[in-house]
Amino acid sequence: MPLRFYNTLTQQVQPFEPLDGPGPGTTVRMYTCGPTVYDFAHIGNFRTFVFYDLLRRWLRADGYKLDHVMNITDVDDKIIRNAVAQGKSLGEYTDIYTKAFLDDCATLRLERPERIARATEHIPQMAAAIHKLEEHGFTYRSDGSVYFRIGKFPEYGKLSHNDFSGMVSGARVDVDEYEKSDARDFALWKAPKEGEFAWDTEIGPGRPGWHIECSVMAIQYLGSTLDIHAGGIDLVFPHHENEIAQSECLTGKPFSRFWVHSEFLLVDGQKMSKSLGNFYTLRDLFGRGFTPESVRYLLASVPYRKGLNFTFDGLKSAQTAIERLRNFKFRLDSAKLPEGVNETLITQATAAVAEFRSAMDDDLNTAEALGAVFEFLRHANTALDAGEFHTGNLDSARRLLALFDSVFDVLNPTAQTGGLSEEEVEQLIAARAAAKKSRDFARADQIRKELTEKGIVLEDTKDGVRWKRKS
RNA sequence: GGCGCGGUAGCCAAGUGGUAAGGCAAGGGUCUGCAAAACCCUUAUUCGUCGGUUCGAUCCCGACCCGCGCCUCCA
Repeated sequence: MPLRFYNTLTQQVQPFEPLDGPGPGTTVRMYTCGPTVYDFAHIGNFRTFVFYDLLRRWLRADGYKLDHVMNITDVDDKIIRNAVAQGKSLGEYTDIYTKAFLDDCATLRLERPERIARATEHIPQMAAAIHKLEEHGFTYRSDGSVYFRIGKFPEYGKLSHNDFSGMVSGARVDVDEYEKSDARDFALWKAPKEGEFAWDTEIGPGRPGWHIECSVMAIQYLGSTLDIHAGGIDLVFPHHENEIAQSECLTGKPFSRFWVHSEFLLVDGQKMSKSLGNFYTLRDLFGRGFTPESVRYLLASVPYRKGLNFTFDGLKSAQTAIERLRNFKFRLDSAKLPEGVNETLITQATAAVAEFRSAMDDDLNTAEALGAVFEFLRHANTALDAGEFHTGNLDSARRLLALFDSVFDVLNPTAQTGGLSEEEVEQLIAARAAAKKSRDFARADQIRKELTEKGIVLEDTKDGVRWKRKS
């Protein structure tokens, strides 16, 4: 079965085929909605960003090349309000959170998109696009602001599968404190209010509405029709619906072939959001001693279209599962194996690789993919215990782990700063080994205790002493 | 009300018209100077409820109950 995704547009899982034809070798044009940098991102946000990362990695595993653009929204009402309140310029304010966001992404091992595009660096292009929409009669003005006239786009609602035809035109909702002639219309360009910051452009002074930046930057860098447009499920309406309206009126072409959306992360069964105040940032979790890998694993292990209920137990369980995988890798690297090959295990490893691939091809079913890995891990551990894992079984076992880690990327521990150096630890371990050999167990236990107190965990294995830093 | 997602063992979770993957936890065992760690084994006659279709349904159909999200800014 080929790679396939659930497409919000068609409400079906369908084979993925880019505009330029199926892979391998085809470049996939992908646009993902990034953060609004008015605060630290929380792990609910990162659920979606981890999803983008899985999408990237798996497209590449299937032989595709990538041209991936992600935006950073660095201008909106909240940003302006907060920047003014803190007496900072827009740039000074957003730089802080932009940098924090990019740092967090790196910590979570999220691959960097080919291009990260900031809204404020594309203001003239947005103005030009709005101007073009005005020329073609898709807009109207009100007090210097420009609105998109939804009535001009009959397909409006096709993504969110809402039927707007019954809505009464002219009903007024004054949510944005701007005058609209139809509740469904949305702002392309907002005129500055008294004393507000504004850009001077060919369509007059003001600032862009939220939706236009994505359309403009996506089309500028990726062309009129994207292969994949991704985002959190809450963006389906109105954000992505509006993007479609603007973009398709601008180019006359379908804006994206696939629309993929990640479900929410919940806390205590409720959406994690800043307005509810029930959110955690990565910094919060690291402060409680959790590792970046365990956060990454937890967010990746539940398939993206299923709501994920965040708990600390879940995080702990992720950490333990990672440890088990690392232990297995350690055994492969250190165990003394008999020569030869165990054909049964070769078959099992090959099957596990195939299962992993087919699970991921099936709309990124990470839970099923993990099942294949752990099942093989159990077979292999049993064989290792019985001395039936041979040197000839190493390659296939490592191939499976490599495939797993090319997606999950959790096997290598994040380097920790502080504490004993590796050399110091090795010296103490050697001293303990010597004490044990001369049956001075009191001394050996003393050294072990010292190490434990300094956060070093020792494991006596058949193949020598292994140590790791306690997380 | 409209649109959408989900209800599978203590928790997380996959899945198929033919009789329930996997992870964590728990219990048992192996190993070990002791310990820790590691590894192995065991754990759902049952898949929200009630009907229907079928030789047979957790998986198909209908009704209902419950949880969550979007419909206004939001990953």
